[in-house]
Amino acid sequence: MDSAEFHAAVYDTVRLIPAQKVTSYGHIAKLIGMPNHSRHVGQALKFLTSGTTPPVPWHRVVSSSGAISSRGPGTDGARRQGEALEAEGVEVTVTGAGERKVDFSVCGWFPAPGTV
DNA sequence: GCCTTGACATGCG
DNA sequence: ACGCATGCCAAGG
Repeated sequence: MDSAEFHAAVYDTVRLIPAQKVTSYGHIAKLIGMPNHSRHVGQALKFLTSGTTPPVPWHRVVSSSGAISSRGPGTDGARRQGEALEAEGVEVTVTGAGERKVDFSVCGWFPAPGTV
């Protein structure tokens, strides 16, 4: 698979995420046929914020633990993501430190690879 | 062409 | 349950 194809696959998979559902980088990687490329999934996602048409629900993608990645303390990206998820009705668990996490047992979206 | 970086995952202590 | 260490692979310098 080419790098461009990889990006396209990530975009397409993220777009397939239904509303009020969240998935993890690892699962995205599995869905596109690359279980070990979890990191590059996010790497592609950061590109989505640059103005993608149609808009991709990248905020529905979190780490395997259900925690939202930092992406830089200076940026409010993580906070925005948490807010966006809450706005969609996703159960966001806010820890004492203000870190937002999602409950996979409630809003987890994990389709089997190949059925997508 | 080599080295560093990275929105991660998994295993072990 | 939490923190640290290792593995993975591609993109950018």
